[in-house]
Amino acid sequence: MDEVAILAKVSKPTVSRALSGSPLVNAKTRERVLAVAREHGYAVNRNAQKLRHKRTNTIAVSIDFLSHRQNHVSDPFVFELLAGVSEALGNQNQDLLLTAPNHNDPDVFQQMLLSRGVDGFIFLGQGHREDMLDKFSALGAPMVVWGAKRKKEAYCVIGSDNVRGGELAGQYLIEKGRRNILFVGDPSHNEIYWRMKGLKSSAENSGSSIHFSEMQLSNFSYESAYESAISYFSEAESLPDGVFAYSDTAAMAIIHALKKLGRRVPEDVSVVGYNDIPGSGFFSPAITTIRQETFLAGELMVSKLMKIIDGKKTKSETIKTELIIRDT
Amino acid sequence: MDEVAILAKVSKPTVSRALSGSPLVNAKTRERVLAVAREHGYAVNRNAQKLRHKRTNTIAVSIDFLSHRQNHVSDPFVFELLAGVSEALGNQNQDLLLTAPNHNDPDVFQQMLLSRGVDGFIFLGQGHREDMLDKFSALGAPMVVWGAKRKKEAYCVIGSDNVRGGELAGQYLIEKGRRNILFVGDPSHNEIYWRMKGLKSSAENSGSSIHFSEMQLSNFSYESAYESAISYFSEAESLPDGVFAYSDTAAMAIIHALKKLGRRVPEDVSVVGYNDIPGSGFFSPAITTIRQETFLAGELMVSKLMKIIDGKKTKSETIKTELIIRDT
DNA sequence: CTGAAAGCGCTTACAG
DNA sequence: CTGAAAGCGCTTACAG
Repeated sequence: MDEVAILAKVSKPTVSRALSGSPLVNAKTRERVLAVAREHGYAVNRNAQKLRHKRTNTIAVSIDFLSHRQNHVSDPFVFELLAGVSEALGNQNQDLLLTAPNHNDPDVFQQMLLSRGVDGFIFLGQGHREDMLDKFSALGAPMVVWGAKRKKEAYCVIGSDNVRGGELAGQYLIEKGRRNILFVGDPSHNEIYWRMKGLKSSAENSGSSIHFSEMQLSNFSYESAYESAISYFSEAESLPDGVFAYSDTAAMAIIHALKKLGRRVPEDVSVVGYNDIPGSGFFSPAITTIRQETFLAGELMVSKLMKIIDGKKTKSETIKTELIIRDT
Repeated sequence: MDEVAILAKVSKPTVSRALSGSPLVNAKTRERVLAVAREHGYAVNRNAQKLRHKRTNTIAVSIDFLSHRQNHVSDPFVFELLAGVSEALGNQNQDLLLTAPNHNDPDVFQQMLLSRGVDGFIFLGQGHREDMLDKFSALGAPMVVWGAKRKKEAYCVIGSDNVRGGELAGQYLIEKGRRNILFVGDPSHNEIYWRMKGLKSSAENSGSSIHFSEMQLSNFSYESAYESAISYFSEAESLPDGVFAYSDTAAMAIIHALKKLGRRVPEDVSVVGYNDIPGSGFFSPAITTIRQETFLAGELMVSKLMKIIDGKKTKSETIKTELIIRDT
């Protein structure tokens, strides 16, 4: 910057002002400074800037890798979410710091904040990190979480309208005449719990008598869902005629397992998934599912976080959810 | 830091040394300093540190979103790669800065380097960015690229052994008695070009007379592959009895399209994919594919990049490739 | 082993 | 509209 100042025959503060677009600088002076800077390939040192400013314009994004097997993220949904967040942060001129998969205790995150590495946090997926997130938010960290609302609203949560999603799935299955309905997923995940709740409530409101059962899943991978399904169905007294799976990936695994056991989808069993991941529509049979606006989600999370960092109040919000009817 | 120095009754430099684990500090002094620091929740300001140091310990990672439709990354493979890189960088205490999907010209990247925002770059996927990457590497930026080697080795490339992968696929198809072989993919992508080359060379070396054809694909999504396949097969004179698809996602789409047209897989047509993404094994039919060690890839890319940043020489390297035989 | 001094590259009152 | 001065929070020779 010194060099630019000398070449443009102005002082350092003027260069700084010209570069930052301050109105406190003569138009001609500005032009001269910018020309010199461009010519000499000068770029403001971001670290010096961050040191002086209170803000770093960097947001840490943490993905819930732990709910996936061996850090292999099988479900493309979280990736879509990440792409949305990445784009939204880019538009806001914020840097995205992706935290390492093995970082998962509040101290590590607090360290990032204290060392002024980042301004705030976006957590993609509550998973089984709820305690950690509670603790961390208690420290006053600016944060937004993708997931489901908690009883007491400790932090800002953006998520799918899981209850409504569950209801839509339930209504669809019941309309198809299904009366022996299986829910597939791990209800100890908050989001998944509410999807199941929605499913149940649609059954209760239907006026029909619905037999309801539940298949627990230990993680988010295709493999795990398939294995669990095979062993669950082998031991079950009767096979379901309707299935609502917490994700499209799981729905694919279930359909595969059902086929293996000689059940036809959708003739014998109707299946509804969740997320409408790319590929759901081209699976065979094409999967009926619940869609949510992922890119909108990214934008919403980022704008909420910006408000929180600026000290403004915001509320948790839910993303609209929609039934996509296909073959299953 | 001043506060810690006063409380620990030492000078600032001593605090700095104690915190950074310098041997130039008495064990007792160090302990006292660390205790005070811990007690007061003190964390070194990373930005000040970066300003003083030449290194930022931050690596920018750029994903080739442009080859995917509407920024929707359908192929989970690149996500696996990202997870691997993320873990490897975490182990090396490097921060991962994920660049926004719309950043795709050399100037933006150079700006990141000049402004001392990052030490180096990892590009996940060459895609159609080869010109950009050439230009950027010509500027002397430390970088590693996931992809395929170029004619002249401008930058360090880590990638699957695509030729070998293609050969393995070809040998498998030929052993299955297939003689009318279709390659699916966009050979203007370097990686995919070499897979096709490998396929062809296995055909030439087989001694049998193989009819070879090619189906172009415009992007990496499942949807696009399916649509292209339907229209390609409708216009083709004869349907192939063997298919090698550049990815498992594409293989799934092709299988679906073949089924739609009344062809049975694997009875009528054998299909080989690439990447062994989670789910390939549970697709129905389970997909025969080429596997590469993704997590090893992340580690390798990171270690190479570190060497380059440290001014050491490195060479491009190829990741071992293996045929996974399943149902197709 | 420890500390006083200088400086990394910016920006922000302050004064004009 | 512009510049001289101070300082953000560190670390690194330098001297002892």
